Amino acid sequence: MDATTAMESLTRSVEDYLKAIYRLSPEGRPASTSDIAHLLELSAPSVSGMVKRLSELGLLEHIPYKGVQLTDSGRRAALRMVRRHRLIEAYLVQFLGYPWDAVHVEAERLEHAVSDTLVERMAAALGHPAVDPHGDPIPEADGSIREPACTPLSELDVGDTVEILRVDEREPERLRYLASLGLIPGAVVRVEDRQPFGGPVTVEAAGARQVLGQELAHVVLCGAEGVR
Amino acid sequence: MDATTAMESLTRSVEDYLKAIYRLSPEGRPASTSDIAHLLELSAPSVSGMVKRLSELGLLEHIPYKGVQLTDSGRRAALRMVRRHRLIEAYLVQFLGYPWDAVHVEAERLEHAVSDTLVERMAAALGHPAVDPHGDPIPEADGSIREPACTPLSELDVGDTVEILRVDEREPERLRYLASLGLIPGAVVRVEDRQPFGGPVTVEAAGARQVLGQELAHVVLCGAEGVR
DNA sequence: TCTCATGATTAGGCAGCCCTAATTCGGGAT
DNA sequence: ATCCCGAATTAGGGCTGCCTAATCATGAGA
Repeated sequence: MDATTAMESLTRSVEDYLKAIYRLSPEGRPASTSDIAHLLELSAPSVSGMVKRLSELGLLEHIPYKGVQLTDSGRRAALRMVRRHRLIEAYLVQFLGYPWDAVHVEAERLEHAVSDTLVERMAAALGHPAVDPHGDPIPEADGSIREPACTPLSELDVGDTVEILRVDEREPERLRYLASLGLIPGAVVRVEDRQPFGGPVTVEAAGARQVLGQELAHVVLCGAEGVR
Repeated sequence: MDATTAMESLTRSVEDYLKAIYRLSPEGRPASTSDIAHLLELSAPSVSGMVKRLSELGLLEHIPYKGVQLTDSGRRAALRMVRRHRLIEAYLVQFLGYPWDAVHVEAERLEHAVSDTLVERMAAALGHPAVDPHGDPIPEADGSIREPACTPLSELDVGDTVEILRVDEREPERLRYLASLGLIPGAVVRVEDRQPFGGPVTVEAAGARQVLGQELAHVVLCGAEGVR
């Protein structure tokens, strides 16, 4: 079974599994059945079954009771979906006036329906952007991706002045809240205070002081190097 | 079972059936099982089965061995898909540089994936167009549609000068050929000659004489009234 | 080394949608 | 009035992809 040939005809479901597994194995570490099930909101047996099918398709490597890893063709297919997703998000914001909190849901459906041609036309219209509206890097068409080093706001030191590079969050409510505080990619913030034991972080952003709980501070990813 | 409530959650397959049945019953005349099967490239038993389900869902009326008709909610759902399809086609041509022969296939997949919001944003970006790139009228969001009277090029008389309103064709090859002859919506043509018994039609279009077989002449739909 | 909780897998089912083969219906021709 | 052909339907299967319930492997701790 040649997975590369089958690439064109992957099921919506299969594409979602591959994307999920990609997301769950940052450094190629294996993903567990239950993590996949949780991320996709499916039962563990469903995942077990699909994992078996996908490994027979050559899209992933499965060591029973251990975990799952994407093969090369699996990762290629996953990255293709990630590229689509992020380009669609960027396009919706840039050309159709979508707010950044609404694009994820829309892209989640569209990514399975667009053709390669359409994706590339959108990329061209956007001027081949490097990142999506949340600052997530967009994989190239050849499957390469550069993940810039970044640090969660929650781990910076008082006095640090940094640029926000990414916001790793998909819930619209939270995204709107963060935007209302000026905490969006490209913004420069200074850490004014940070309480210990998971306490809140106080930052200065857009000329105002903002206090941010641990949970939100954790998804705001900042440039590793200080600004200025 | 309330079909209106279910509207949001229709299957891709169901949406295709409804669109096909809508296409096959111009004046509300019933569509036959085999016509539907032929249009969707499915077997007759598959259609029989789906027809049963759809009539149980209240989307259509089925008289066994007679035919099938859309109910109000069925037609509403079908027109919603038609609106999506045609707006997507228009958008792809206008904003993403698609040629008119390539949009059908793309729209066929996208129409199932876009949200109402996205459709309306595309409509707004286009300035709420009345027709798609092939001249087909775009139903309003409320489900109303105005089909302008038109006559196939194959049925006009020698000497008639008319505007091309629609081109009822989806095969890319044929669409490209017609465009290369200048036979696109908006073009004005004069019938120079017409041979009997399904013979070719000669027209003057874009300052050149073109001879057109019956098959193609049949899909080029012209304004009922002559021009000038 | 043995036990046992946790997580993974197998067993068994169901719904959506498609198929081929077999049967039944309807209406025109005899 | 009957026959018969083509169209439609029913019968019976397959595949995907999901579920719950039951079973089983693994590794941490006694």
